Amino acid sequence: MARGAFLMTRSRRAILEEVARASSHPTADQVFRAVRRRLPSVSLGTVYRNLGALANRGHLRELTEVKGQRRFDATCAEHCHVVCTRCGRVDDVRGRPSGALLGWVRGACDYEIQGYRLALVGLCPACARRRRGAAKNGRRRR
Amino acid sequence: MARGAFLMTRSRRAILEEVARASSHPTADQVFRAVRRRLPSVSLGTVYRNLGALANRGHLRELTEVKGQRRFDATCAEHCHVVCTRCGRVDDVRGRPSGALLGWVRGACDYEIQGYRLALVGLCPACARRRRGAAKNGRRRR
DNA sequence: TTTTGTGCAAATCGTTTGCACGGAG
DNA sequence: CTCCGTGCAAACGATTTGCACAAAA
Repeated sequence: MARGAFLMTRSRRAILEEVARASSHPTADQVFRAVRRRLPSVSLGTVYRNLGALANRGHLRELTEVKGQRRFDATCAEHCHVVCTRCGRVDDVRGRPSGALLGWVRGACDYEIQGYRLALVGLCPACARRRRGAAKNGRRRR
Repeated sequence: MARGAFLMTRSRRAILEEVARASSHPTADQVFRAVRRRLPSVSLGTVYRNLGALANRGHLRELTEVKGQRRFDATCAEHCHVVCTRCGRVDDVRGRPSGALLGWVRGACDYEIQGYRLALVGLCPACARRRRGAAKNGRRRR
């Protein structure tokens, strides 16, 4: 899998820290901008390469639940995410579904099952509030 | 939401039929190639536009579980998918997880929950076989 | 020295869009 | 005449890659 040496360089450390510091799970570009504030010489290519490298060494997790842009998560332990359908925000969910789910998953089809991905979808508190406000102000669409 | 007329043109019908005929859930490009065999003048742009239009009129479903390329599904009824981690194949799963899952999902976080997306991941029968074969032939990697 | 990491710019890939035309109502 | 759908090619946004150089082992 992972071969050769793997130096924890300055940029790698910065990338790791910025992913961890970020409130929602940052895109590659957001990480790039954050890292740049500290190490102005770092290039976008390096950020992409290192996000990838850190992810497959297990220092980082890459989100699978959102399309369009890659997003990263400093929390590597098993957990699932909730995605806001309006603004795209992603948050961690504490706790897990009942173990029965895994049982069902294993027998559900003819694949050699390795696991499952569960994502919750809904409106984040901010968007829910915003939508309620808009509804009161005359049922505006969108 | 959807406004104006919506003619079921020749290309739209062909797109719909080709998505339905496809074995695994096709990408836009696969649909394009299939449609082209019947209507050689259809352009890629038209295929994209119509896949999108058909999807938000409810004639088609767009997969959310795979990154990189948009993929489509002619089966609009609720069901979940299983994704092969090796070849990217996606198949439908018959049956559903226990209703208890939905209960857990609703209370799992502070979002206004609208639902969940569950995808199974594993090796499709063909890849599983291939991997077992490779293991016997001297534990080749990849 | 040999490897590993990096900046930079160009290349790639999937997808979207602007524009002008064609055809149905 | 007015929409709607279409072909075509250009534009786009995110990501990847080739290359030459720097830094670490």
